Amino acid sequence: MKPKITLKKIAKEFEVSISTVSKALKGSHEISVELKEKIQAFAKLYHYKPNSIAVRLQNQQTKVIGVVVPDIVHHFFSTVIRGIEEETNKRGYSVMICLSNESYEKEMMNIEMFTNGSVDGLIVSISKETQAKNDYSHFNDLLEDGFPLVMFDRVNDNFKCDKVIIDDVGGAFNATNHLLDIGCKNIALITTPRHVTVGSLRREGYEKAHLKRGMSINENSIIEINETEDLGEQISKLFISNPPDGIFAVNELYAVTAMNRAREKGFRIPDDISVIGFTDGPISQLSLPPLTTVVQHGFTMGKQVAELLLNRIESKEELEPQKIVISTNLKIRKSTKSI
Amino acid sequence: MKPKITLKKIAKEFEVSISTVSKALKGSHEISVELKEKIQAFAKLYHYKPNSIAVRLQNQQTKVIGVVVPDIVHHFFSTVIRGIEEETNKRGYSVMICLSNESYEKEMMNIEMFTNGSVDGLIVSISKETQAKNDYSHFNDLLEDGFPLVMFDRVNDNFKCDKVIIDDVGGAFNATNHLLDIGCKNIALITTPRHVTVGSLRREGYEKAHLKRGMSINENSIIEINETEDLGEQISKLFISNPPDGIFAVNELYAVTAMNRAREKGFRIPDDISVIGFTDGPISQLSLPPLTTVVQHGFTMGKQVAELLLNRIESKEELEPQKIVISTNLKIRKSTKSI
DNA sequence: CTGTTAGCGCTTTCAC
DNA sequence: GTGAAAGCGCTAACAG
Repeated sequence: MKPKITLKKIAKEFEVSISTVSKALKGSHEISVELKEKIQAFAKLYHYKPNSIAVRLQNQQTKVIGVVVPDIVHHFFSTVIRGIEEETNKRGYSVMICLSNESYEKEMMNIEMFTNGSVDGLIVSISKETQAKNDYSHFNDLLEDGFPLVMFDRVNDNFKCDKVIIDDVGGAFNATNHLLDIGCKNIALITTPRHVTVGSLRREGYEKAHLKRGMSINENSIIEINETEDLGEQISKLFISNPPDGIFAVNELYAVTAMNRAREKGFRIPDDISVIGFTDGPISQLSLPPLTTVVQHGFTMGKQVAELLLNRIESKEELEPQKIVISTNLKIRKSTKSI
Repeated sequence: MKPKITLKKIAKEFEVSISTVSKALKGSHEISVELKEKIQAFAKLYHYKPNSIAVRLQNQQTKVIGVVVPDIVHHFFSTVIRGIEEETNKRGYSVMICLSNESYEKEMMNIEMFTNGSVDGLIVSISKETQAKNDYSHFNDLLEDGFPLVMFDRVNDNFKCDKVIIDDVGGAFNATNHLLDIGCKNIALITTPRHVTVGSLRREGYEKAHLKRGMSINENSIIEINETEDLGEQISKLFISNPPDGIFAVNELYAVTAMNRAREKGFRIPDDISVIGFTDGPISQLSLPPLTTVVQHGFTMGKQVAELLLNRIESKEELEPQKIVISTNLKIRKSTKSI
């Protein structure tokens, strides 16, 4: 690669000082038109661009924000990131993304790396391993230093930092309620282990909807998916005895797998079993039948997250931490009976 | 946010020089044990971290690589990015991602931004708009300066830079060939407009497979999808007169939509029509029936891309541009008849 | 053992 | 009109 062209080199070329070149390139009126034109032409010819690292060192800000997410091959997260990108770009920032791969170790390293001055602020969604370990010590320094931080979706309530979450309880409540409305008597819940916060929140909504109608929860209708084992087989157990007439699954994958397994067992969707998922991804629309689902508005969420962070970064005073809840809505497709 | 702690401040605190502090924190044996311990304890207490911007300015490298992709809400691209992340992290680099959103303008701005010293090298997959305009002038400066650049998937053959591509022709050939093998006589192709390189390459493979058997191509069996119009309706036209007994679609979405539409028209999959898609995403496995598809190995691709780039960055000499072709394989599921 | 100095590329203030 | 100098935070060669 060719050595980069710098102000210094241009200055030497024209036998003027560095500051003259700097001013000339900025079009300053202090410099003679003639010299300005010559310098600008030369700079263009050699593709001069001010070294952003030097500029950043100068004004002590990077105009970059860091994002640490568990995964990117996941429709919800990539949608949120799109929202973050859009908003940050609009306000003159760039985005640096690191993946934790659901690993505590990688999450810690990513955060460590980001907070050495690489970025002006940080957006994090916590990894599953971190949630399982319940160890958040790697955030302590950030919090003590008042480093601009926004958490989204998978958050920890004990932190005083900005948070943006989906109304998981409400979404699950609405979904379950809808199943109840269309006449389901035995609604199964397919969810994650309890330590995954979104899973337990959605379970809460599911329970609430039952409670509100004075219905009790049948623990046998709830399956917690163990991700290390085969998904289909775990779900199949639902249909062995006392099969449900409604299923609420905490994500698309579980929902569609449940539909497919149910159909294998001879159940018709939605005639015998109505199914609702969470997260409106590509699978929902293309599944057979198209899946009724709780829409999460990831893009909106991303924009909100970015807005919160940038406001904090650019604010003079210390801001009080905020918590924003993004509400969901139920997108009714063909996997649920109509009333 | 609290002001960042610097060597200078620590130096003042202990009334020693900056370099003493620097050495102490590095554990240099030049410094007395006593002083080292005091300084290190102090630094830890105040969360001192060397400012990476200053370090980067110093050694003239950022240890960051930039990635410009059209989209991230797309299983293939996010898989590739995962591969890139994995490989670069392993070698001590971080990744900065920008989205072009399939826009020429944004692509140009992203590249412009990245080449101001923010990153040591660049990975790009070209946007659709750029391909349509066929204007690649925003890469000229990079190429002239010998800036480390690797293109993947959507590449331009006229550039002399490293490239990693999928064997689109071969994959499409195999897919079409398989349909022919199982007895299909009239194979429809659902593809993109010609300017999308991967689309036209896959068409080439489709044609090749026919030619090899001395079969001619029926232009009526080929539909080019116009993305601004309704997908389902465009595909439905296939089934009006002379319906196909095989379909090869250049992506998952087209394939699954075709299956769904075909079924609506009363065709059975795979008994009446066998269908093959391209890209092995989440949809393929969950569709009904599960889709036979050309597997792209995005993760492997990402690793290769990163490897190529890092080798170039770290190499002393000028390397000759390489072109790596990642071969595909056919994953046979239930959407195609068995022989 | 500790300090001085120069320099990375750039901006900005102040002299000339 | 042009240039000199300081400084952003850090490293490293060299001096004491």
